[in-house]
Amino acid sequence: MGKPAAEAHAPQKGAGNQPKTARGEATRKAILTAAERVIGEKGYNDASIGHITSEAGVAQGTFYIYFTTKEQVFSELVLEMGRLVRHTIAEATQDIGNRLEAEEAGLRAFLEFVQAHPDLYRIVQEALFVDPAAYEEYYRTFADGYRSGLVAAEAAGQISKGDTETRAWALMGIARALGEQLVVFKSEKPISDLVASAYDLIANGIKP
Amino acid sequence: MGKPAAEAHAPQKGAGNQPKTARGEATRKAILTAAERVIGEKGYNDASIGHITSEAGVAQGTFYIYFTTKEQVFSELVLEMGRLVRHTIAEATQDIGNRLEAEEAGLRAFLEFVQAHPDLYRIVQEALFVDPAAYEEYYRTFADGYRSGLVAAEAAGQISKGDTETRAWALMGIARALGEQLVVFKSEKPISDLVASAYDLIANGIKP
DNA sequence: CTCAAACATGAATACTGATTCATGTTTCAG
DNA sequence: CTGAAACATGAATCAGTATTCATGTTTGAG
Repeated sequence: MGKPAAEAHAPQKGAGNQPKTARGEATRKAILTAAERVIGEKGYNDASIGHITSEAGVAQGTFYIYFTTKEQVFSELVLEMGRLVRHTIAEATQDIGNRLEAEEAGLRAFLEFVQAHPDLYRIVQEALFVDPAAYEEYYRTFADGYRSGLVAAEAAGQISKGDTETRAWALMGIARALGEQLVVFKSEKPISDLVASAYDLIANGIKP
Repeated sequence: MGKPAAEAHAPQKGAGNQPKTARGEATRKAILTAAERVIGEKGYNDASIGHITSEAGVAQGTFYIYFTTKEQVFSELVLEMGRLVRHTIAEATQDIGNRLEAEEAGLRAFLEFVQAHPDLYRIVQEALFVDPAAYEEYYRTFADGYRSGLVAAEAAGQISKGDTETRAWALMGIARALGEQLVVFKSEKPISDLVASAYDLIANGIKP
């Protein structure tokens, strides 16, 4: 689909015009960063192009040199966020052989990430309305990775047998809820406490 | 213009003008119902007053007889949703003495409700951006009820001891994630399967 | 019946904000 | 150096749409 035969040097994925000089590179990144801050804070609809460009320190028209649409920056941010989160968690759990421990470390890494990037968290949430496809991809990709981890752990006898797909979604739901605690409800509870309590629940359940 | 010393009989909570005849009552409800459908489907911003009123079969101006603002209908829907969900779950778990069983029944009731009202589900999600206060109240109220249930169960020895607050949020997170499965990701998996898997996780954890 | 209050209408208002464009300025390959 | 491609500008366009209002119509208490 898309891209007729026009573009000799096919540009990046869904990106607008890609910059071709160092200056352009810098400007594009400035706009993207500003968009993250502004959209994260005000939400998609109240974040005007004017707000974004003024935050980025460029003129309004400059926006359209690098992005074709307001929606497009948004999508790009969601994608970026997905890559970043997955990378962060993968990194944090890489060397852990035991799934339960990995679960704990992954949750901690996720919560720390969320606390460090509250804007990105809200952006992903809003994607459900602004760019449903990006939202779906975000969660599906995440869930797929999660599930395959559980399948392996199940085979290795590191966790009990169960419906890995539903488990994956449920565990993601826990992480998300605790992340929301932190960012949206501004809980004072330290991350380590949240992780400890959640880990106990995940590992042992609540049956007496 | 304006209302001089008019309002002798203070109107309802945050509501716009309350109807005073049967006809008005019906019209107001028609608009509210239409708003639920339209906003649920198109999202807050793409749902125009024109869309809503035409779906309700009334003129555009009629909207402002019963609501002062577009945002106000939205808030009302979120509040309504909250009451409805809590009521539904309370009803479903009323006669269950054992907390674990109640957990299972409550989750099932929630998922069935969500499946029956997919629009309302999306509306609550969007409230995070459109009406953060309503969003917070929705989840806080829910969480408070949840937590006090867990506290009682803990005291009665029906569940193991643990951090009830974090548990409450985590369990809500599970319910929410599975609800999203149903409504957003259109999972084919029957509710009873979801409930069974989630229950097993909640009760026993995943430790082998 | 009757008329004031309720209710309903839909065209007009008012404003916001995304996107475009004609016009400069900067960069860098040759 | 130099000129064409990149980059930047910000005022103007253009469309959508929330809200208001002047004008009817309906209802129900008395």
